Amino acid sequence: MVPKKQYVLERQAGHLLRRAHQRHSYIFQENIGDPQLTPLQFAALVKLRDLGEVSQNHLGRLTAMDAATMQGVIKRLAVRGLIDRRPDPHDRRRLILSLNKEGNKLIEHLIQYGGKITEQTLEPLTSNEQRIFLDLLFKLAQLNETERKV
Amino acid sequence: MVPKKQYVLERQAGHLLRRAHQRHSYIFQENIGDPQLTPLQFAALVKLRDLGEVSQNHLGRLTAMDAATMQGVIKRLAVRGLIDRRPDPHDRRRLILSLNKEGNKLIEHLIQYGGKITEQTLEPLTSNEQRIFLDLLFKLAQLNETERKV
DNA sequence: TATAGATTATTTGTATACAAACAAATCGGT
DNA sequence: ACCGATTTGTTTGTATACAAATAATCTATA
Repeated sequence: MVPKKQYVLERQAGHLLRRAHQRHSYIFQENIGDPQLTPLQFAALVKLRDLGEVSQNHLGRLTAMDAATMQGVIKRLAVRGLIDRRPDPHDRRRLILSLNKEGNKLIEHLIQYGGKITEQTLEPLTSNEQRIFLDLLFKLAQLNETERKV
Repeated sequence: MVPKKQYVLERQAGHLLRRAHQRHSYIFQENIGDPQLTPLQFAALVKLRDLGEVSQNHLGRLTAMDAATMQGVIKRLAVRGLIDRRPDPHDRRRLILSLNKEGNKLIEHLIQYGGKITEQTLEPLTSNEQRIFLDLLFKLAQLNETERKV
């Protein structure tokens, strides 16, 4: 007798990636300490803190957001008064983004929770498993040109 | 000299999970063979194929979708004429879902690509690494009650 | 240098994701 | 049998995600 069910949803990489990401989002929301701040907004603030000034599209590539998504994320950060936007004098297509005083203060305060969120996300694994997992996950997060023409 | 940048976005579990999931979504879309069908719609069809008849909420739990998301996914599958919806005579709150002839034909045809999508998603890893990765990812996809009160 | 092609930012439209609030129905304990 | 608590499905509102189209600008090259 041949069982019909060879494709088990609960064992598929995509389904598990989605659920693990859901769990992480929940942990993020519970621990970031600012109910308004989302993971993407946090990522954008972190990168701006690292780099000082970046164009909107460039920041999008660094944080893995497409232009349309970036549009919304940046708009909300600007409305909240956390970042400044000014046109690039050398390239009038570009919008140069940077943290203002408020944004800088906020991210300096919240960045401590970032590490804790990663810790708690990986908590079900031993420290050795965590190292292995991040290693393998890192490989799966890279998109090569053969499969994605960008 | 103490470097300021201890929190590296590219090493955080959440960021990598998000990017790996993005890459998977792209692979899904390129290989599922039906440009209209999304990963969630596919997951719902697979589960209905496995189980025959399920209530909407129950299917949501099986596929890790909350009630509001499920609402939209099921509506679109019904509009496309792939599933039937009928009230449960024993519990008038419930909506019983099932594949109709169209939906059954479609999923029987497309399910072969599901396995290929998982294969291609994991392709950057050796088969041994794939086994380890799925194992660890499975652990991270489980949400326990202490962190999520559901 | 003229212009075809590429890049940047924006807008629109569809599809998740999920919190919150709601009505209808069911369940559990007294 | 009653009634408070729970469950199911729906709706609304905000925030990703991304394709596709567009306007403005810049780049490369013939």
